[in-house]
Amino acid sequence: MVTNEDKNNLVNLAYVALKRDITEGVYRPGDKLLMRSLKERYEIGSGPMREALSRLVSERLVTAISQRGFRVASMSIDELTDIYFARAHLEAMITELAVKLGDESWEASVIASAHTLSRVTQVHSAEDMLGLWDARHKAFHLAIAQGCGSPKLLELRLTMLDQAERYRQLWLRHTVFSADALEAKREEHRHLIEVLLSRDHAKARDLMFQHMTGPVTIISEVIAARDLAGDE
Amino acid sequence: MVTNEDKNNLVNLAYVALKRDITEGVYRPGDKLLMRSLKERYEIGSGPMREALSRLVSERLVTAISQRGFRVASMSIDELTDIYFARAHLEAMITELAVKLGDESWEASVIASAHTLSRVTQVHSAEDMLGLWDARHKAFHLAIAQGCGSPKLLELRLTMLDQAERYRQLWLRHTVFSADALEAKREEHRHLIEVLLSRDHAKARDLMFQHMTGPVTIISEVIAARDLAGDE
DNA sequence: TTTTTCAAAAATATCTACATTTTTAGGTAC
DNA sequence: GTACCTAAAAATGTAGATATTTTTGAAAAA
Repeated sequence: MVTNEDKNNLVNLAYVALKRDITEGVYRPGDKLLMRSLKERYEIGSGPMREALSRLVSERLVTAISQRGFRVASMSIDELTDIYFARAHLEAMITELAVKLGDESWEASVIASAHTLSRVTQVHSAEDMLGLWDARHKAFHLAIAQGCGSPKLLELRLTMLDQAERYRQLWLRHTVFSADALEAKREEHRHLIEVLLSRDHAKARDLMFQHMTGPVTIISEVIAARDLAGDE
Repeated sequence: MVTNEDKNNLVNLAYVALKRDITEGVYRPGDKLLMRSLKERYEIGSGPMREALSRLVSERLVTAISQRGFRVASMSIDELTDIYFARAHLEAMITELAVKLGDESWEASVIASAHTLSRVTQVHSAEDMLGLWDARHKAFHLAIAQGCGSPKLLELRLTMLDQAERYRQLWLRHTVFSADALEAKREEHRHLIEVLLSRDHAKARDLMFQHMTGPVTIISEVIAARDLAGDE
């Protein structure tokens, strides 16, 4: 049987669609999410719609105030800084564990995903290229993290990745569409792999921390320029 | 105005009540959560009830399978080990940051909450004593963690604490009701504070890691003895 | 006899339509 | 401008309709 284990219900469809709409900016930070228009857009009743919203609340992408409905969570430089601080420390810790505990097959999968990432070229349209690079970049970092061997740590890592997603999108365009920035990332990745394979866990930890905090400056500038930081 | 900001709706009441029922063992690991009986017990319709369940799913206390309803999440030695492994590493990392970044008021609040904890005595009933010690013990560790200064890291910490809660309950009775175990914990806490105040972050980190992994052995034994680990 | 198959019935989960409650907006008097 | 009342809009909740899964029991096969 190849059918999906579960998740074939309207709630999940609405959840996925709304999540994408929020991270892609169809709904912007601070926007009111009116039940009437959500019902129409996602073709679903209020009950299931509330359930989908409720999930996004627990992922911090939506905020809820009792009797006053739902809003897209605001964005701010403060939150950006905190998310990336937490994420960098977490990822650095996981990397240290991976270097200490990862076996040969871990090394192999890191190298394989790095190779796959390096082969993303301009053959596709710009937008496709962006999506492909993003997916493979995520896969590369996941491969590294999986060396830690702890499902719960990987889960925590994913919740932080989700929360960073809207900020990451701002950085992504800035990086992928700049030949210089892209080459700089390539070099960082090469260096990272070298240190990982050398099994120097302290150095790997520090390097990953740096790698993760790098984007903060760029993202701050974009937020300031576009005035995405909501004034509530 | 001192009224609650929000959360005065049926969904939240059912959520809180069911969460307590699960962590207190009214519903046991693996139990089917029948919509009909939940509706009756919490006096609520299926829509809101689903929403409450959905929140518990995102906290990993309940599992959902599409079209087949909800169950209390199972417990296992494997999960225990992983949760405590992840939690210990996270808490150790946060402690290291707290020692590096915490200011004088942080030191003061750590000492204050340690004092409050040390004054829990047998004047109350055994069950009250358990609850009081648990609350103050949690407050003590929270005071330490808050020194890290990152709301997101504290949030991650809380999600792990929630996931550990059912396992912690097993350890709690074992510890609070044993004079020896309680005295050992007191000694660990004294030592911990000493190291925190000495600002030796590496030592503080290691000590916190140890402090967090200690309970695993005891809890494993209790699970094995009571056969709480579901055979799925 | 025991096991397997299968269809109907029962139980359960999911969703919609509508009723109720609360908040927001608009207008009027002070 | 502020306070207050009323009408409209919106959120929340219930009851019941629909769809899916599980159980039951009888017939067929081993």
